[in-house]
Amino acid sequence: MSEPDLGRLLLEAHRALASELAGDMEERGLNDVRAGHAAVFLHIDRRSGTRLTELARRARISKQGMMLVVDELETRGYVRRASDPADARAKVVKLTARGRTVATECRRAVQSLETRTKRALGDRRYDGLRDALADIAGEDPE
Amino acid sequence: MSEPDLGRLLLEAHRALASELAGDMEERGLNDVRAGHAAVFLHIDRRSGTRLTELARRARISKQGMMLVVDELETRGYVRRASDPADARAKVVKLTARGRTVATECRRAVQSLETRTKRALGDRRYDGLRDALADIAGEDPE
DNA sequence: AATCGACGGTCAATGAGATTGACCATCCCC
DNA sequence: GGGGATGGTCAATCTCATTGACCGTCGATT
Repeated sequence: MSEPDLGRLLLEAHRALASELAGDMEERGLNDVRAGHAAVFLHIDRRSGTRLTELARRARISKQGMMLVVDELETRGYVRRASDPADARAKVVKLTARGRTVATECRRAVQSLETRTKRALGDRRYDGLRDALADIAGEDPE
Repeated sequence: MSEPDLGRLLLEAHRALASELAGDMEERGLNDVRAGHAAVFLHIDRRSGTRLTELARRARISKQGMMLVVDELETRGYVRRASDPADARAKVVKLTARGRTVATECRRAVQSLETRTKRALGDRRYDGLRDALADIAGEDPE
């Protein structure tokens, strides 16, 4: 049996990355932004804003999950919910002025982390990793 | 910017694997055994039992985390805590008769999942994956 | 032998990442 | 204009893990 099982390895790699991202964010002065918040900053339309459901779809989490994240971001003043004139059911999540700045930093932090990881592993291994992960995450029926 | 960020991919791969393992376990009649419980079954000495701290070390989680897992397993009657004659502070976690059976099934399930994954990815990509993950996770015990 | 730091186990609180189920209002197609 | 799909929300829960604080025992050093 191979040492740590694959699941464990996956989890540890995830945590390692998350904690490194958190460190990066803090260095950029984003001390109240969690890794999970990046899901919004990475996927929201900077100018026009994006609907919560659409955000959830892009980030690949449930809409309820996205709710929580948006709630927190709204409390912190980084986004606000505006009603959508085109659809009375819908609300558009929009970045505030502060939010726009933070979004930029956040995107840079994520980008920088991926770049560093890619450099550390080497292009070939990095690509192979993404590829293998996508396979496991997506194409594992029973 | 690459599609889902690496962290997301890691998380999704982990969940996919975990849920598949859960399915396997259930098929084997282990419907009250979670993926996390495998940490014990995979690392405990079948005959002599193992100390909680040692289990935690092997599974690479905190001793408090291992406490919870052992608590649950004890409630379910799969392990029991016996005091260690060699050290009055210590307790030895031992498999019960039922626990031994479950441990066997559990090891098989994990083994089978890894084998299937390895087959699905191919040896080279599987090895590359483990290697890259270990790198990211920062395999050194600090 | 007494001391004192390290270790083993426990309790309590918390965090981060998610989920499912249930609801209601609105939308849009037929 | 009915009725199923969609958008948002509330509430409850799950899993994997953490840190901090404590207490009793161990054992190496005086």
